[in-house]
Amino acid sequence: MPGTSRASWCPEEDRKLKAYIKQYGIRNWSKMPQAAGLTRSGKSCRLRWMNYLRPDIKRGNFSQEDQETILKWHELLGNRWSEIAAKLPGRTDNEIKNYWHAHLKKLSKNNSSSTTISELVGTSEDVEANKNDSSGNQDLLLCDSPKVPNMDGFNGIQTSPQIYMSINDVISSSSCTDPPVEDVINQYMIDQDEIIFSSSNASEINQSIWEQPYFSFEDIYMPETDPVFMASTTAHMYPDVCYDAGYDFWVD
DNA sequence: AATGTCCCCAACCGCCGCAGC
DNA sequence: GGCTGCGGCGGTTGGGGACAT
Repeated sequence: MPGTSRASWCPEEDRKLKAYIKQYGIRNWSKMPQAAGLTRSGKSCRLRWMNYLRPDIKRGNFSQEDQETILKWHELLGNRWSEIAAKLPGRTDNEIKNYWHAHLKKLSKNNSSSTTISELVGTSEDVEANKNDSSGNQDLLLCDSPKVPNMDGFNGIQTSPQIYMSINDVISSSSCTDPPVEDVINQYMIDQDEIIFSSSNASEINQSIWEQPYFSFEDIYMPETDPVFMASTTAHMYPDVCYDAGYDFWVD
């Protein structure tokens, strides 16, 4: 039944959603599916965008630092995943929630002792050793992410074949000129249709970006007027990303 | 090779807060 | 103040891959 399918999103649906958001921006999730030619609910479209298609999503495994951050903030905040996600740039609340239930919940239970979080999480060498543990105890595989096996030291950022382009190429036509951004970001790494960051210290870059003051999306990107939305409502865009009219890589 | 079980993750559901009328 | 619609959040679950038998 349209709008209620639990089936996974197919590449064509992703393409339609990305193309629509690229062209018109985000204004009204409930009307977007029809306008974009999708048979999903508005909530489903929003979730797909927020948790998967957003260009600043950091995919891949969690570093030891990430795990310690999650454990620390969960101890302070409880199951307020969105607030915990705010402490981990590029991570979604859904991803953190899943990771918590899959990997960290048991650690948290054990954390009632005087053992430090670092000791519970273990060193990277411990994790590697655990990967090779023939006992098959997957509870020990804290950093394992079999779907992204080649991390090449990028601390959780995918490193499959990429096209490199200068950050200036991406934001040159925008008014996103806050100096710290350009000072810190060396270049984007574009992996097919998603954009990720590259640097000798990727986490530092992401942190820097997310610490930038919010700026109006309309300052840097002027989506076309979608006939479905005749009313000139204020574009409600994701504020942390420098959008650019030349984001052709959003679309296959 | 076939089958069963476990586990992870993407997706959905229900609730709540907020804004507009 | 009440109603309605929307977006956001946390809890839950179905699908499918990995692994064991």
